[in-house]
Amino acid sequence: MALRIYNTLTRQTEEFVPLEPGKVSMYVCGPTVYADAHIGHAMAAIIFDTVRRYLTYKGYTVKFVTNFTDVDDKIIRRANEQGRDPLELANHYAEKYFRHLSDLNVLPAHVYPRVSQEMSWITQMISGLEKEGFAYRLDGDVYFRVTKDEDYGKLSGRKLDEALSGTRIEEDARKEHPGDFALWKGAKPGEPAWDSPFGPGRPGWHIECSAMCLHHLGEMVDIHGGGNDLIFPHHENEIAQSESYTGKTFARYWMHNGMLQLAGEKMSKSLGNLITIDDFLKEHSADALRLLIFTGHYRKPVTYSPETVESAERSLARLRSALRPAQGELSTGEQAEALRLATEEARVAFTTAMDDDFNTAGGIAALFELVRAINTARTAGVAGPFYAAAQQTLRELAGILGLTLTEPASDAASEVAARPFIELLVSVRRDLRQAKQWALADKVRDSLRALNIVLEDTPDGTIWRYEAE
RNA sequence: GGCGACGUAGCCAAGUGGUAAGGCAGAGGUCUGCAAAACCUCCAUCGCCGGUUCAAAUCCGGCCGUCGCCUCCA
Repeated sequence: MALRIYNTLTRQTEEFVPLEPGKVSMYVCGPTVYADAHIGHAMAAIIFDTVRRYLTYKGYTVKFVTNFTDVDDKIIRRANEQGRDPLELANHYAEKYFRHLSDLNVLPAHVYPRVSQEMSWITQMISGLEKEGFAYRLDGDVYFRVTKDEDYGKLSGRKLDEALSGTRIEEDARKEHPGDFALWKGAKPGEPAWDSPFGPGRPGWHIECSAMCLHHLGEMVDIHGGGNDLIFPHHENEIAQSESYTGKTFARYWMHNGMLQLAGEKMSKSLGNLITIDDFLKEHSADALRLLIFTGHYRKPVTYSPETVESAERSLARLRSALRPAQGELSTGEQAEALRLATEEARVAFTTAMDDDFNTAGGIAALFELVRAINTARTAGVAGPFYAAAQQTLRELAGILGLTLTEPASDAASEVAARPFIELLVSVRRDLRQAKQWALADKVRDSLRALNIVLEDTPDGTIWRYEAE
């Protein structure tokens, strides 16, 4: 079954054919590191992580590159406000972001280039563009000449003359065309600067990704991704620079994720309506965020609210329910056969959905069908290889979505310390139940429930877990 | 003003021509000492109007509404 991907460039869903059979190069625009990352950043990271995981599942060897923007106006401003060195500040938040990625179960990229370490590639590219007439100097700056690029606007669907009217761009009369954008910004006092053939300064925003892509993945990449708020101007300008420089198609498939919506609005730094990754992970698991995101489609906005998060948490508990140990001893027979079939069907349904432009919602539906089949089989006493295989398939497919399906870690020191006492109470309650002291037994259970500890009596004894109300 | 997306049950959400996946919540039931969990059953005609078609949530037109980009942004 062939994978199909929606390509922003052509505005259609196309069969995925990589440049080189069996290999995929992927570049995803990373964050500007000047503040704590929020769950919108997490969403982008999670989505492209799963794109990468699914491509790997399909048998491709994926090279995945994502950058940090560590030279930028906002970083410089923030650093000046705090009396810090801009690169030190950027490094601080980049390191923090690495921890977030790990917490969110995002697989590490093969390369994490940073602007500050790619200067020679950037200046080399600007020089090349200037030589071919795609760039011009202006008072220490260098600008890209959009009128020289005949298909400028092809990604975002804008035309140069239309782009002029009604925009909020502050027109810089010095520029040849209002759409011209900075490739290099001449140094100003108090700003970090690097030497270049155009004088001291720093790169414009867009050139970095073009240069890093070129450096680490070559002149053409299979997939270039990012949030849909980057389509214009960032990705449009990347295309302009890269294709003017190399004369080749920059990226074959442009993928853009939708925005996380908080109270009906895009979550963003400038709106100030953000929930940081730290904040989220204090209350919820990474699995919950992933499930919340993948319940919808990656290109559409995702509704984030206390209700949708809670719904995701409960759905997760249901997925985990299928991973409980077998209870019987039936390894063959009608029930075991039914489970074997359901396992096969779940895999087919999952991959069919994912092949259709990463229809994760459909994939998750397949997971729930498998959960039901496993739980039914367990109740019927099925055990053995088919039971294990069904659970393993569930783990594997959920793993493509980056779901761990592990119980929320309760590694807080206080909770760890409480364990022996909880075990003791559970043990005492078992004795009470054997003595049919129901009132007392129920009092223990209810009291523990009030402390966020849930008890369940099963045929194999009582199990307990932490579960916030 | 320009470009674009979306509007499916109480909530989230898939489906893009043949009479509506899945999850959460809710109702009833099985199981249980009682619960919990699990399992079974029930719960929508798809924003509004008009058109095309044997047949539309799915195509076309209009309207209403929400959102994104056009400025830094995942």
